[in-house]
Amino acid sequence: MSLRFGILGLLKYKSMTGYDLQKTFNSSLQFMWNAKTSQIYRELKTLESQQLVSSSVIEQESKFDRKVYTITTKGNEAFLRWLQKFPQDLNAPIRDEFIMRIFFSEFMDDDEVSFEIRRYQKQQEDLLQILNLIQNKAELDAKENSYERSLFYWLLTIKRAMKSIEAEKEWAEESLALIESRKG
Amino acid sequence: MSLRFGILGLLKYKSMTGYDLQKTFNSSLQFMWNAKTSQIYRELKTLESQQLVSSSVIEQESKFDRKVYTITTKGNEAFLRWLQKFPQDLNAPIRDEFIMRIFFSEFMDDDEVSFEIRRYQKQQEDLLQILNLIQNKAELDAKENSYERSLFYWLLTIKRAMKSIEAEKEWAEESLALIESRKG
DNA sequence: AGGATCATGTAACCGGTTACATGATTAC
DNA sequence: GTAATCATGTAACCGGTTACATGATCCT
Repeated sequence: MSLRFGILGLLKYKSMTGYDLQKTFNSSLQFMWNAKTSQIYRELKTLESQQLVSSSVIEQESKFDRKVYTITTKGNEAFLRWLQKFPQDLNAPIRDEFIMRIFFSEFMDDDEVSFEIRRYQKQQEDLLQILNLIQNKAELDAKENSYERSLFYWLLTIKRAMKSIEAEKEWAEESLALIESRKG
Repeated sequence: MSLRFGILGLLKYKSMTGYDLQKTFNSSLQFMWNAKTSQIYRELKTLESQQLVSSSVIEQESKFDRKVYTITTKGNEAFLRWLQKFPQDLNAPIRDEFIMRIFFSEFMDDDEVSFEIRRYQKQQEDLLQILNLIQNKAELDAKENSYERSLFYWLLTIKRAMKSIEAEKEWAEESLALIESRKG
């Protein structure tokens, strides 16, 4: 139910093709929402049928056509109505396969568990690096296009992702130590 | 795809009814996986048709019947096969409506944003309290039923949830301060 | 020449959510 | 008496995933 509003929100900044939308999702909203290409195209079709977005085909010489989506007045209203009504329960539902596997790890060898936790730790470090790049890019982007006001909140969401990844890394480190010390 | 293995894993500890399974989910796996009652009953039916679990109706005098599910040998094998093959990518897909709304908060009044972040902070504190209760209960439970080995990993998963909630709380505190300081 | 990326989709499936339905038992 | 909890489900819908399909353009 929120994907549609993610799309509408991004289109408020700039009109885009489905392809661009997915790219933007992956470089800004990826730490809050995941979306597959197929889902975006389907959602755009629905949004257009409800007149929340409109599309126009842009012809380009030497390149093939692009179908650019623009948010409509009606779409803008729907977006703002959604934004101003936060749900009562603000906690995101969790579905984390990795931690469920850790929960059941008594049925595995400790060494294998350690191996997987180390792998997890590594992946978190990689994510941190990506987040750093995104943060730098966000700051540049905002200065160039004078998005100063939106930058503030964008940086808040990036900081949240970073903090949470730092916590995961710490947990991994401590858990590895605990597993090690339990051996003796 | 992981719900089925969550069910199988829990049934390894104890045979249960669908109702009990949901209760157990809510007091142990709730910070890793969410499941609705209807989904559990549907999944149990599927699991039974594949002979991964079996059911027997227990008649009770003065009470009505209970349909108790037990994991089969085949189910046990399937569970262990799943457990020993961790996916390459260990990151859980994120779908967090709250933080997406924060991302778009430039279109809201700062005071409203602060209000929602405070509400979020409060909800995180409530979760921490619940986690503390769960942790205490887990420790008691494990001692009574000699689950010592599974307790170790259970506590690891609880600690991870706590750490991540602490990080959220910190983020909320810092964000509120930033929003406040930006006013001047 | 060949691989990466741009670009736009469709179809089928599967898993999760919402709403509905029913009724017994227990604790206050 | 009545509200909460125990207990078991069904049906319809919706959103997300996987796999397929196609072809142009850009970079090396």
